[in-house]
Amino acid sequence: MLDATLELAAAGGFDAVQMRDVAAAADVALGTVYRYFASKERLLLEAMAEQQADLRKYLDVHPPGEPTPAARVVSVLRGANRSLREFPDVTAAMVRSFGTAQIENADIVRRVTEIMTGIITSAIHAPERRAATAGEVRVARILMQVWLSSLNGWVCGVDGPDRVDEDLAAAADLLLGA
Amino acid sequence: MLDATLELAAAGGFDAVQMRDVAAAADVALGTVYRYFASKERLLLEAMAEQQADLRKYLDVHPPGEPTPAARVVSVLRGANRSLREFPDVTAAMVRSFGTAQIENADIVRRVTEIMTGIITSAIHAPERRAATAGEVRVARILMQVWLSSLNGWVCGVDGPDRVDEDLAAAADLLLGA
DNA sequence: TTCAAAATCAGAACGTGTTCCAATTCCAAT
DNA sequence: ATTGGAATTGGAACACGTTCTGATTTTGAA
Repeated sequence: MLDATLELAAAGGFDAVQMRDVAAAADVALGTVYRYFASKERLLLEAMAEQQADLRKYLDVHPPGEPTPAARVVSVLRGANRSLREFPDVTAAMVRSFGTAQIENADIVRRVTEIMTGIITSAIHAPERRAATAGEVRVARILMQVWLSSLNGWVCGVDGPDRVDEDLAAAADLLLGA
Repeated sequence: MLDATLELAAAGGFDAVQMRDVAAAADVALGTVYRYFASKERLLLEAMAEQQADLRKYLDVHPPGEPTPAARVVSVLRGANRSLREFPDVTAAMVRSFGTAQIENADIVRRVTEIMTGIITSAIHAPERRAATAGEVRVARILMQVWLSSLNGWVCGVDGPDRVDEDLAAAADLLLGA
């Protein structure tokens, strides 16, 4: 079902992910989709969580090699954004779900933010594999929030996709030293 | 119609703002609502823009008196958050609309972000009334993004309302010096 | 005052997310 | 092999955002 969701989202974004179509593409009944995903929102958020978890796994194997924390963070997030840009409609659908999330999805929203924050803290102190300090977590949280807001600006059409990279580079410079 | 929107939102949040009810409360036909607001999203975003514009006007008359930029920013945003907390459902409805915005609403989304950024830049260099420097605008943009993300976390139920203040205080400290 | 254009109205109608249900199929334990 | 409960199915039905229409009212210029 998650695969079907991604295919539909890649084709036409949030609106193209219609529950009846997801069911048809996954070869199950509509009720079965709702058995596993309480709502369309949840479906997309689960897909987003999976995507972020995949990114984290990849980065565990291929950590950034830059010498400074700021450069590593910028490198990791630029790479992530490059992937997101390849499927703008998928990104838009996910970011939109994220932005509309209700209380009943607080758990996945939290999971996604934790994964994103984890990705950033790892980039900050890679290649050392140690627990993050409180200060690092604070900085990582801010960067994650900038990331999400900036993605929102992109998918809304307020800014171009480059602006996401620029925002993050500026924030990383200010927060982690140039 | 915007008043009716706010009343309904105050009563039950985003879901309670039903277009038929807005029309009824404003004593107009449904088609008339759609004549002035192309969508429910737009309706709520216009209300949000109005609210932020009011805040800006208020702050022009009552600028923060704290001695440092960080303290002024924290003071202004704490005040804003205090208002938002008084009507959590209204805030949730607005933040949610903001998070789902589509391309056709890019103009209002931009307007809202510009107002919010303006509020923050003013707080940074108040009481001097001068143009903001590029660096100040960069910092203000980051703070605005943190603000929006943090509000999103609150209305989603991921964090408590205090977390918004904490996030902003931490970011202001890091970006504007403690 | 007249009259054409714009605005408003009441309400039907459509699409899609979501819910619900009776019937059927699947599966693990006996 | 039997059986009882869980999972799945197909499809109807509902809610609400949105669109559309034809009738009516309001407006503003001649």
